[in-house]
Amino acid sequence: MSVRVRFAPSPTGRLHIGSARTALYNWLFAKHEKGTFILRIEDTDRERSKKEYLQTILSDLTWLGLTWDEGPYCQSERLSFYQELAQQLLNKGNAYYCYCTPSELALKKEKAVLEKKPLRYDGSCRKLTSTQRSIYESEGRKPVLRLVCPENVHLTVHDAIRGEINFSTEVLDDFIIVKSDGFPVYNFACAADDHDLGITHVLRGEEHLSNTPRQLLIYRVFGWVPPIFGHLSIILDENRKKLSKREGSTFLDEFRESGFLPEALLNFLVLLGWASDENKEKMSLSEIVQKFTLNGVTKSPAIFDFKKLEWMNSQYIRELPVENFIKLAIPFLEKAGWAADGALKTILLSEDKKERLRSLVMLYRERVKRLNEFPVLTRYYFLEDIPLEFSTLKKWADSKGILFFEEFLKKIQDAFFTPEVLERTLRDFVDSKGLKAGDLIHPLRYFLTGQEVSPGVFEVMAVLGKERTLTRIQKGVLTLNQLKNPA
RNA sequence: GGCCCUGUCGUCUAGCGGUAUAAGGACGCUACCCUUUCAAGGUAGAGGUCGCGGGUUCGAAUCCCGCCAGGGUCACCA
Repeated sequence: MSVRVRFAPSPTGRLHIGSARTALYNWLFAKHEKGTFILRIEDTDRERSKKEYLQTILSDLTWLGLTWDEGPYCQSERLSFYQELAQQLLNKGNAYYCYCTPSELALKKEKAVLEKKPLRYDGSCRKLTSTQRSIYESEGRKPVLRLVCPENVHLTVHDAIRGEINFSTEVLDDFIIVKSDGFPVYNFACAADDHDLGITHVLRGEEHLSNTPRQLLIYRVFGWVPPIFGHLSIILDENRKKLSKREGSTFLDEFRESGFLPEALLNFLVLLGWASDENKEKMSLSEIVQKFTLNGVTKSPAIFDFKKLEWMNSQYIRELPVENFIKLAIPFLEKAGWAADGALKTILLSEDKKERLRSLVMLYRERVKRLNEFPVLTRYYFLEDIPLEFSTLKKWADSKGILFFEEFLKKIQDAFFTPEVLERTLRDFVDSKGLKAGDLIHPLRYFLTGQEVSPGVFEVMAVLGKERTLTRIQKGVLTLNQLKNPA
């Protein structure tokens, strides 16, 4: 039988990084087994489900490249299917209407807590007479449907990752399967759909493990064969808590916006709870597909290591062909506001300027861990006006090198602007003056970039071009002189 | 609190009763080299009493039991 797996998010929020990993594992398993990856939308919560969220989830999955072979199936469009099943249970006496209101339930729960009894529904509506029911109906109460929970039944989950896990129905109660608004509850809809869609393997987060006996009960009353389950460990934050909103980036769109590449994110994510046979780490997606098996999936929870993600991302960034890098960087440059006046467009239109941009990219491709760092590091290239701070300039106010800049300027005026020529020129020059290269290089770097760290200055000069290099040096010297002799 | 899951360097992990340095790799960290700063690269290194305590065995991180710790879950949310 061919493998059929599903990813079943609920559109009550943006795509969480943990959900993305669940989607990835399902997708990988499907691809590895040459099976089918199905997308199902669990939108049975009418209050919280939002169309916008569905949109972001779909676009995030697409961005990641985790495309689905079937679906998306929306549970809200399958209401009659669940109703039909509910009716069957009603007819067989496996389910019953319950008229208890939420406040009544809350009261019962309070009492149970006080008496230190387990928090189980007491089953008071199980044996309702028809007259009692019509009284409730006339009061306008909308009933829910509850499943009759059998006494003392042993349920075992055959988990592909954790082995056999045993539960007893003792800990369960007559849980609700249809809400008063007629919508099915998660455990009911999920089991019904998994069966109906012919799902063979359910890979999901560990937080669903304790739901599984309830779903098993559904399979039982219908006489269905349950799928194979596999519960993935939870992703924890640095405090060993389930990764939460507070902990910085947790939603996929945030990773996208801060310049992570989907391939890098996927590669990092798969390592969070899975290792290949050879324990190899950096792998292409197709390589991962080829190696991915459920055997390699880990049971223990994993802490999200942002630093390692950044490292992984830097590995992928440096492999990016220059053209791709430019294409991917454009949105970040625009967002930084440095392409607002169409400057970027002119750069890309002019072959000469584009060539410069390519050189720039080559200088930064292996210095950048996230794409969004690129605009801030290269602002001196895209903007004409580079502010120079007095506090920084002060460092060179009394240095010897500063006295020779005018002369150095003349030297490079006629120089061919390549890194090699520029370096030769500068080194010859400092030798003749008895200076150290650094005496010129350090202030030079600051004049040109407004930063104290940058790629090699000679490369920077070349990429800026003669004109801009000369004016910035002049401006730097001028500003420094103002500092020394305030008017 | 009940039920359930998990427990190997700071982090992700390899390891599935026994071959060569008495636990290997990756990220991170430290030092040095390269060097005009940074990044990259190179070299070296620190970091683990395999949660703890009992067993079983000639032999245990690996099997069994107990304990402890962390996490998950107990909704007309999924």
